[in-house]
Amino acid sequence: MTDKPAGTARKPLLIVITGPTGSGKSDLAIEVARHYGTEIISADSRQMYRGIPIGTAQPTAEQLDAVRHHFIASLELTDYYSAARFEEEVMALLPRVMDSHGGVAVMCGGSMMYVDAVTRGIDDLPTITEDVRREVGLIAEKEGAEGLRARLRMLDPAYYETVDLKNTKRLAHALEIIIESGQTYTELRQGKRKARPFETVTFVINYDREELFDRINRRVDAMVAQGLVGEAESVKALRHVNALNTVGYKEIYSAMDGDMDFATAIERIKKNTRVYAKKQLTWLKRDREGAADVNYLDPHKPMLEQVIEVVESGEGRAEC
RNA sequence: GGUUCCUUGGCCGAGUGGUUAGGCACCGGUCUGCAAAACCGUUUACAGCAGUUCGAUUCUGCUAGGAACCU
Repeated sequence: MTDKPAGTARKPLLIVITGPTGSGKSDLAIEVARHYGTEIISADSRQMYRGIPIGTAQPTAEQLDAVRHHFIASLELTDYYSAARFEEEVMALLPRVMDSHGGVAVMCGGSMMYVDAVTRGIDDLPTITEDVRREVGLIAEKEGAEGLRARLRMLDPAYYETVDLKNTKRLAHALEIIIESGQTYTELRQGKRKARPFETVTFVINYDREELFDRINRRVDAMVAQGLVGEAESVKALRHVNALNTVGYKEIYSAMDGDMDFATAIERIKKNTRVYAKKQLTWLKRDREGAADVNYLDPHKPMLEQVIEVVESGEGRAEC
């Protein structure tokens, strides 16, 4: 461990490593975790699942051996999961990890909503029961977005004004919450930052877009060489579960259905991965505007050193 | 050599004598419970030249490139 500013009893520290897909987060997180002698909390909504290590670029067996990772391959493909559940589980786990590892933990991942759920917290909303889920699902199925909109306009006009009226998923979710709780979504959705018993430093690996896209293309080729197609095939029976509504799998299934040839599917995977990276960049860009606690790393210089420098300086942190 | 057909924006792909096809990508954005999800905004055209016409991407001719068939 390293020195701490004398006399200042600082809160524990969560070092967050994020960035777009293919930027090398996992490798850096391992270096950082080793340096501080701690463990890694993965914030990746797809690496949590068992059975799809290649397509989700899970850490290798050696990497998992080198540093303890949490939330990797811990779920079945059929399991339901969410950012809220992640927040809950991480918050339960983190104090233990920090206590036993010098007050430091590393979180690594590109699922931005999961990262935010931990660093900022999300509102406590009621858990939706099967019945309500089915009820709303039925409305969506029978009446489409139209039916969801009509109800939402009556039950929560304020939210109705702000939602994407074409986004059926969000409409349905709002309606579920209203029916479940008997309150409006507007009331429940406070959007308040939660207090955390630790500080946060966030690092974003910052490649030029062109270079990033090139890395992504090459990584997809590497996945294919490692047996992505076979992996997809091995879980094909579950192709309709959400965990497999994922770049890399849906394209291969299309090819297996005969909708396109495999070469096209691979190109499609590259394209969709680039699109995914773009969305992550958009999210990060927005965060940059409001946050002084986001530090950009130059991938062409030793990144571990950049991280250490910021961490040791005690600057660039978010007081939660 | 002859006959017929084709040529639309980065790609796919409709269509019309005078209003914007559309899809995908690119670029930009939304995001508080499935988020590698779902959704939104915007840009790039009618192969070239010459005619007909008030007006041509749409009609005519020529040129270029491509396809099929014939000798």
